[in-house]
Amino acid sequence: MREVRVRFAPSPTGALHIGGVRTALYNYLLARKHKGTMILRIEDTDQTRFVPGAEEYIAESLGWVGIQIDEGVNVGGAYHPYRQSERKSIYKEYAQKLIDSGYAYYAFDTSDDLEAMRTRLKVAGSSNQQYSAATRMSMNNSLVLSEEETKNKIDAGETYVIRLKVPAEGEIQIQDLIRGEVKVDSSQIDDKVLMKSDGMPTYHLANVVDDYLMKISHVIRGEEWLPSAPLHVLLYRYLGWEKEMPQFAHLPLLLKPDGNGKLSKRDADQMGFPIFPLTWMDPNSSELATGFRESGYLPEALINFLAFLGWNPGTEQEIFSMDELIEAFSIERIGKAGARFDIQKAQWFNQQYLKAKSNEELALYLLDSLKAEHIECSNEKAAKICGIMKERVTFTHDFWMQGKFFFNAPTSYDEQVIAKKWNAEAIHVLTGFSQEISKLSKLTADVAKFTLEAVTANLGIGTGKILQALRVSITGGASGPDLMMTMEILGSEEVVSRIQHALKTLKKTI
RNA sequence: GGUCCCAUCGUCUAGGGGUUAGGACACCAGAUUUUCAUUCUGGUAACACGGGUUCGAUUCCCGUUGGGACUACCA
Repeated sequence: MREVRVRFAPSPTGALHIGGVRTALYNYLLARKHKGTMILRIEDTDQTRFVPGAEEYIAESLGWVGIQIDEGVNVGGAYHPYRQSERKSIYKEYAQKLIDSGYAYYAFDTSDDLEAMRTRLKVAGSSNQQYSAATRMSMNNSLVLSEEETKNKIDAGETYVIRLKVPAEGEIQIQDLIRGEVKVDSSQIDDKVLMKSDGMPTYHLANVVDDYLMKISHVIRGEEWLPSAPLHVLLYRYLGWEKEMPQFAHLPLLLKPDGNGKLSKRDADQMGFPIFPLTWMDPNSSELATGFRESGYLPEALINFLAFLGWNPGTEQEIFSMDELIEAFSIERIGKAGARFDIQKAQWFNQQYLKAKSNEELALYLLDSLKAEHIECSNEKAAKICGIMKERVTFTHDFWMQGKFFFNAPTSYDEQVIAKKWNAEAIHVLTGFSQEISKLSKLTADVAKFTLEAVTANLGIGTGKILQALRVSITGGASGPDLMMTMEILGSEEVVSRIQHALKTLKKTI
C-alpha cells in the first residue's frame, strides 16, 4: 500500500456537525493505523457562506475529541497553504489546462438563462434538466461562440464560469472501498461548473486538484458525495492523474433517531440532545447550540460511540480507547447502510467512561461546576464526593446536579418520603441520633452507622424503617449515594444542624 | 421525476448456502443493596416481500416494496 495520506476537509460555514466528526475520526484512524498522515484542509471556496470563528471551532473540536492533525491549517506542512481560498491561483492554472486541452469551456449564461433552459426542458418533459452535452450547444458559451467572440467577451470584462465538457455518453466506473464498483453513465452527469464567476473554484475542481497535489491516498467522506464521485474520476482522467487517483470510501450517513432522513440540528433540538461537539453560537443569528462537551459528555465516550456508528470490530468488545480503535480499525469493516443516531447508547458509553475514571479526575468536573457557583471546596472533598457518586451519574455535571446537597442544606423535603416515613418513631430516632452525633468531633461512616444502630436498638426500632427519614432530613431527597458516607463528608456539625432543622420545620406536619 | 446507494431484534450490529441466527443499548422480570442507581441472573424481540439458482436459502442472482443521498456559480 502506498503511503497513507488522508484529509478531513470541512467547510467553515458553521459548527462542525457530529457526522463530520465521525468522518474525521475514520480518516484519523486509518492514518494512525498505517502510520500515515492526517491532514486538515479548509474548503472555504464559497465566500458567501463564510462564517467567522467556524475554522477555529473546527480545530478546537477536533482537539477536544483527540483527533490530532499532522499537517494542515495552523500546523503547516510541505503542501501548504491548506486553506483553499489561499490557493486560488493554483486552481486557475489547472482550469486553464483543461480549457487548453478541450476538456472545459467558458460559459457566459446568466442565472436567468439557466433558469429558462431548465423550465424549457421541464415543459418538454425531459427527465433531466441539465447543462450537458444535450443542451450545451444551445447555450451561451465558448463552444458555440467563435474564438474571437469569446475572447472579446472576456476582455470586455463579461463574467463567466468555466464548465467541464462531460462526454455525451460512456460508462464511468469508480471503485469504492465500501461499496465496490459503482457505474454511472456520463450522460447523467452535467457540465459542472469548475470555476465560478468570482474566480473561485467549486468543490469539484478544488478537491481533485488539492487531493492530487497533496498526494492524498484515500478519500474518506460522506455518502452524499457518491453521486459526484464519477465526475471527480473524470477530472482526474482529464488532468492526466488517473494513476495517482486516491481510493474512495463513501461512508454511510448518520440518520435521525426516529423516522427517516439525514440527522439534522433540528432533530437534535427537538429530541434534546447535542449535535455539535462544542457549544456554538451562530454569529449571525446569535442562536446558541449546546455541545456534547457542555452537555457533560466525555470525549473518549463520544469517540467510542461514533466509531461504532457504521463500523464495528467484529468482536464482542464494546469499549475502545482511541489507541484500541486505531489498532482494530479497517475500512473493510465499515457498513453500507445508514446508521440511526441513538443518543441512549451514547449516554451508556458516557456512563461507562465516567465510572472508569479516578475520583481525582472526576473531581475536576465537580470543581468546575462549583467554581461557576462560587462555592469553595478542597480537591480531597470533591474527590470523595465523586467517589461515592460515580456509580450513579451519566454526565460530568451530574456530580453537581445530583450532589448539590453536599454544599447547600436542604430548603425543602421530598413530600412522598415525609408523608410515608416522617413519623413519631423517626423523630425519636433522629432526635437521639443527633444528640449522640453532636458529642462527636469527627464523624466517619463507620461511626455514623454504629451510632445509628445503637440508637435504634435502644429504642427497639428497626434501622431500615427510619433510614429514609434520616436521608430526607439531611439531603432533602428520597434517594442518593450511601448515607453514611454522605454524613462523613458533611461532618458531624453539619449533620446535627440539618437534622435539627428538619426536626424543627417538619415537626408540625405530623 | 431522473441517477446512484442501501435493507438481520425498537436501535447499533455479528454472521453466513445447512446455526437453538450471536452480542450491545433500550425495555421487562428476579436477585443484591439502608433509598435510588450500580452490579448480577433471566426474558421479550430480527433475516421486508416475490421469484429464481440449489438437495437446501436469511445468506447468491433478479424483481418488487420501503428508505436514503444527489440532482446550484454550496460544500
